[in-house]
This record gives sequence, structure tokens and C-alpha cells, in this order.
Amino acid sequence: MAIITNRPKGTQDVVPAEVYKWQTVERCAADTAECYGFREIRFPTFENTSLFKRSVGDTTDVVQKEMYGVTAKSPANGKDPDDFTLRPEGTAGAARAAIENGLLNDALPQKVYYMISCFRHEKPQAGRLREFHQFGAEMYGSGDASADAEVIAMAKSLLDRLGLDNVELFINSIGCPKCRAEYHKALKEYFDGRKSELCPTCLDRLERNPMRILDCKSPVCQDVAKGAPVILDFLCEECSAHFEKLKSCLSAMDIEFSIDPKIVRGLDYYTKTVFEFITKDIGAQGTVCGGGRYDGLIEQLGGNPTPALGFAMGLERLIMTMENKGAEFVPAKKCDLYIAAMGDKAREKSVVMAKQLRDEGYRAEFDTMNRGIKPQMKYANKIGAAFVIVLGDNELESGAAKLKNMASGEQADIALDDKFIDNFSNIFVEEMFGSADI
RNA sequence: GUGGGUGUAGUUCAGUUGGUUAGAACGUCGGAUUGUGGUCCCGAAGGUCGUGGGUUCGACUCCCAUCACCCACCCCA
Repeated sequence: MAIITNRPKGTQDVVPAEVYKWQTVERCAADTAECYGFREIRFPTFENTSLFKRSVGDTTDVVQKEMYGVTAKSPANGKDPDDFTLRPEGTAGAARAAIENGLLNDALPQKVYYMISCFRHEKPQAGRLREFHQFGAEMYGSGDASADAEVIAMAKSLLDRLGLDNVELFINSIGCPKCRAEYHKALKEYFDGRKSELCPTCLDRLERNPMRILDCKSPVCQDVAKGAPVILDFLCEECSAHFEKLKSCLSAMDIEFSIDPKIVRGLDYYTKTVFEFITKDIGAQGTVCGGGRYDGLIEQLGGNPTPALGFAMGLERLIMTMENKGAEFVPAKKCDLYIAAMGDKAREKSVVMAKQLRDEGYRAEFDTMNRGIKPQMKYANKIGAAFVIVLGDNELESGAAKLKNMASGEQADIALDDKFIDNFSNIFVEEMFGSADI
């Protein structure tokens, strides 16, 4: 407890005993993305603040009250200090990088994915941290609904591979700027008529973004919202056709979904399709994946007009859902051979042997604690060593030692000559995999 | 920003209407005839009971403040 300072609020340490969970999710995500033709992209942890203001939206909560600014202690040459902020999400940075590096001038569609940490200054709670991690995927160039279907299918596929069948898909369309304007007008008219019933925050929303009222958790507002016009009735012909095509694509792929006209999304760049994968198993913050189409963003950021869409998954939420479900993680690899040694000469030899084994790709360990043989055995057991070899004066003299299989307890003779590693390999493969060929 | 809950060993927790050297389990380290792990047995280390005040002869226990963490609202992954 006498620690100099503890971790910042809303951040998390992942100890070695727990990383395997992260690794299984990260590897599975990368594999799935690449299977669908997405390639990894990397971009900075911080960007110019204006990037987020223009993409995520100046009026959103994320931009208004949740961003972490980054300032250098001393601005260079008396110039104005740079205005950077830690990324609160990945879509903006990925889009900026795609434009800046000319990806969008290459063969379309461009499909990218990323594994990043994001930062939002919120009050932490279950499934919500200030530094959190996202697996995201973005697809640039296609305005067709089959692209929406592909992106959703990829997300679904990852969830399936992780063993998460307790996650439900909800989709909606919030239309293009044209039909949304119509809808906003209708919404505003409706709520204006019932202003007196709305909660204070919703009165505010009425001016800024009336669609958010639909999302309000206050029972009174929900009641008022029940009679509100539905976006789907206001979609223009193109948006409506797009949504229909998406639905039939999903059905054709046997991907189950529900339509939820209340899904609005809190980021300004979305158009047409929006979707969420939600679980009820990890508390109030059950959105494990959220995404949608953002056909106007690339142009808004200075690129050529390019339709685009994507999604992000919260890695800690995924892991929590998996833990809760009892889904399987790929266990961490254990030590292959532990070299127990006694006496100076044997200890010296153990250092060399470990190096040679490691050069051949084996996970070898030896004692650096100067402990007796018994504690060494205990340690070998503790770290899950598959085999242990005991080295002492006797062995060095005779040039042979006992190789112990820790699972069975059986020991076999093994020569300590220059064929040692080959011999060990044979025994290792034989006993671990049951056959001599890998 | 607004509510609610919880703070006792590394971890998970006991601790009776306030009573003297604060306990267990797991973990760590060690021992059980000095060269062999896992089970069992024995032992050791490890806590200013979140922090600061107050009440009291006496506080882990009661009161106040403060901090931290957790959960929920809001928002989102």
C-alpha cells in the first residue's frame, strides 16, 4: 500500500496472468478482419483537436465534455501551442490517415482495421473506462448496402468466433441529410407541442438534436416519445431502398437482427445505416459493438467525396461478456523445459543449455534464485513446465541425466552430448503431441 | 455533473451489544533425514483496520469530514 501513486482513475492494469484473454480477443479480431479482406492501419494516439470537432461533432457530449487535451509544456519558438487531443474514438483518425496517405486514390474499396486505446473523460462504471480499447474496422469507397452487410457480417463473425451467442444485433437507418431534415422538422413539431412534459435535458436536445429525445431513459419522455414520428417513415427513396437491401442481405446470410428505430448514435457523422450489438450480461453498458455508415465524413475532412462505413468494438466489454458467458480463451503458453541445477558447474551449464534451447524456439527456464533442488521443482511445477531435467555433479560426470515428464512423473535417460536438443525435441514432440511429426 | 454502495494481510473475506498481543483461507517463503514438483502435515514472513479529526477509561466497531474504489443516471465501445 505504500505506493508512490496509484493508477489514474478509470484506467486499468492487465497483469501477466490475465493477458491471455486480451491476446485471444486481439488475435481472433485480427484473423477475422483479415479473413474479410481488411488490413491493419496504425495512426497516432493524438490528433489535432479540430479533427474530432469536425468529425465526431462539435455539439456531441464526446467533444463537449469528454476529451482529453494534450499540451506540450513549452511551445516551440514562441509559436502558439499546438492544440491536440487524445483520440476519443478511431473513425476520425483512420479516415484522416486514409485521406492523407492517398489510400482513397488506390483501388476501392479500401478496408482497414485497427486495435487502439481511446480516451474519454467520463465517470467510470462497469464497462466504461477513461482509457478503453477498441477494435475497429472501416470500409471506404462503397455506397452499396452489400458493403453494410459485409461489415456487419464481419462483426457478427468475430462475435461468433469468440463464442458470444448472447449478443443481439439491432439496426436502424437515420437517413441521409435530406430525409433527415424532413424528419427533424416533423419531430420538432411533435415535441414542440408537448414541451411541457419533457425533462430539462430533453428540452435542450429538442434544439440541438431532437432524435436524442427518443433515447431518453426518463419514463415520462419515453412515454411522450412513443407517439413520435418514426424515422423509417421519412426515408427518401434511395435511403429506403438501401435499408431494404441491407435487410435482405442480412437475412440471406442468416444473420438475425431486430429493427430499433430508437438507435440514433451519439456521433454526428453517421448517415443511413446504424447498428449496435448489445448484450444484457455485463451491466448497464451493454453495447459491445456500434457502428454505421458515414457517407459525408471523408468529404467533410477534405477528401474526395467517398462513401464509407465502419464499426468499433469495446475490447474490455467483449472480454467481460466472454467471462460472464464462460467463453473459452486461448491459454498462455507454458514452459517447455525447466533446468534444475545444483553446484556451480551445473548452474553454469544450465545457463548455456537454456540459451541453446531458446535459440531452437523452446521455452526453457533455469534457476536464478540460487534455490535448492526442491524449491526448484516446486517452481517448475508452478510455472507449468512440461519437462524438468536435473543437473548435478553426477550428471556432468556421467554425461547423462534424467528428463522428467511433469504430467506423468515418469523419467527417461537423456545424454548430455551435442545431440541433446535433438533428443529432447523427439521426446517433447512424442509426449506432447503423441507423434514424431509436428 | 447527480445519486447509491464499499473501504481490515499480496488476494477473497471474518471480526459477535465498543474491551486488552486483529483472525481465516488462498498466495508467497521455508521445513518434513541434507538430489525431485503437484496431495497431506508443520512453520514463517506479511496489516499504523483508506486518511484526518471527534465521542469514550478504552474505537476495526459509534459520529463528522476527506480520499479512493465500485454501481447507476447521462453518454457511448
